[in-house]
Amino acid sequence: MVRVRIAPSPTGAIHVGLIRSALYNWLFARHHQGKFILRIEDTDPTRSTAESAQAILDGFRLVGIDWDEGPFFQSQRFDIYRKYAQRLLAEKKAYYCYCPPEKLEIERQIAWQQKRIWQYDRRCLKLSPEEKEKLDALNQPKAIRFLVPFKKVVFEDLIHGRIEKAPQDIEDFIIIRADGTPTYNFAVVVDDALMEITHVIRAVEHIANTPKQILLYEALGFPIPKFAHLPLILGPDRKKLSKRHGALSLFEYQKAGILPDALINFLALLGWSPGGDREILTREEMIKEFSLERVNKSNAIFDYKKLEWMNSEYIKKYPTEKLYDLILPFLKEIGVKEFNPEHLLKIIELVKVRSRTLVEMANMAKPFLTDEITYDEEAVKKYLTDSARKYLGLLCERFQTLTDFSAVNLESTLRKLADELKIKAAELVHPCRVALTGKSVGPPLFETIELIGKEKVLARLKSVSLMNH
RNA sequence: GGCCCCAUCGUCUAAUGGCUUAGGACAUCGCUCUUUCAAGGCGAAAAGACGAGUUCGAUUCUCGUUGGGGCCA
Repeated sequence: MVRVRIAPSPTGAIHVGLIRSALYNWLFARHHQGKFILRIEDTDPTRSTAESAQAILDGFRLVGIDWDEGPFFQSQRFDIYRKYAQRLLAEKKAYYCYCPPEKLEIERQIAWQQKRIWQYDRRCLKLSPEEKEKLDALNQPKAIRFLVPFKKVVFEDLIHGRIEKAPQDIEDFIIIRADGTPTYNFAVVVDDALMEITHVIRAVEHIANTPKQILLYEALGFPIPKFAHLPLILGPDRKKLSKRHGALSLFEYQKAGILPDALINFLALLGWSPGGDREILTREEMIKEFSLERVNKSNAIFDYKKLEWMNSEYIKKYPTEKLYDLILPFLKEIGVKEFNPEHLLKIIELVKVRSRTLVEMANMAKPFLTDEITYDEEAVKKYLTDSARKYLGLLCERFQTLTDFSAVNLESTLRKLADELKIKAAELVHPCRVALTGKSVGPPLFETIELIGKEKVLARLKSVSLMNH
């Protein structure tokens, strides 16, 4: 039985890297009919917040990643870590270290500057019982350090293949800090073992920690899971994706009008591919096709343009009724308060094919729903010339006489006027669009006019034709 | 500083020891449809970091260099 997990730290916004890791674990679990476990790694009380933990749960729900067990909180499991640390202490596989971390850090810095190798020299292991008693009497803070056995560590990474670590490259590392909190490497091993995780699928930055963890599994007598290390997601500057790159939290994508389905599809393909030319995949297809063997080794740059394209594909594919529900918050955001549901459905139908995001869609729908038009300066300059405004005045008069305000009728009326004025239809069409929507681009004009409605159309044409430069 | 990981078009990627003029997608550019367009259709340009070796043959296997990334309470 496959058991995998995602173990985020609740220390800030939900990074797309986290979503991607969660997604791959989830796909792997679903593919193998295994269990997907959620564990919150909140061992650092100064940086972890309950809000952030809640945001992670909400975020996973938003993108449709569901978990079978948990959430478990590491902060509630400190006793468990201490118990296992005590066991290692009792078995002489670990020892107390009284060295102040700041002091060791300085030593390390100096060694680096002098280009010397620095490793902890086990000075506290050599302490006599009397010396320890003395330090304890002084209430000297003490951490617990793992006594690293001198042996080569080898493991078979499911993505990277065989990885080896020479014994001299692993120093005795801390497992419990002086304040009693466990370090990442220790807590993760105890938890993964106790939760019977079979496959540890996580970002490649943990590959260097894995040999240490394997040593801990062995020291604790736990079975060793399989490991798979995922490539990183980088920003456009090839640096690890971070806050500097602008939008990166899940909720920012949500605000930008990116659909969760599109984000998931995009992220699935960032580091994995089903083979062949397929790009748009349903979750069922992803689950069916997913395998760690097909995950890439190399880091991938996050391409927002491609995400937008994929989003537009999903918008086109979505039924209009579904988009109706999705666009409401975005309309509210830009001040559209009331509308007729039937009317809005028609507008969405017209506008969805050219919307890359829900934000774009809402903005494109706005001129249909309110009288608040934001005129694009360049479009006005280019199309609303003196002569064009004169023509629009004439067009307004013609439209006024129409009883059947339908696209077909509007088109023939406009063309007829163009003929009479001996100008190209385009010379009316472009100015008309700008007058009605404020933009030079948009859906087909005559449908647009019809859906904006006679009253609004006449008012806008009139006001533009009377406008002074 | 030590150790580890990675390397195909600008970006995401596919296939492969010869079948390959290295395939697709995004972005870019051109043409086309259209009243316009960020939509549709057609098309163009665009890649295996570098240097050795193994081999009849290497983008594919090995080593090195370079570059990038990561870890070290």
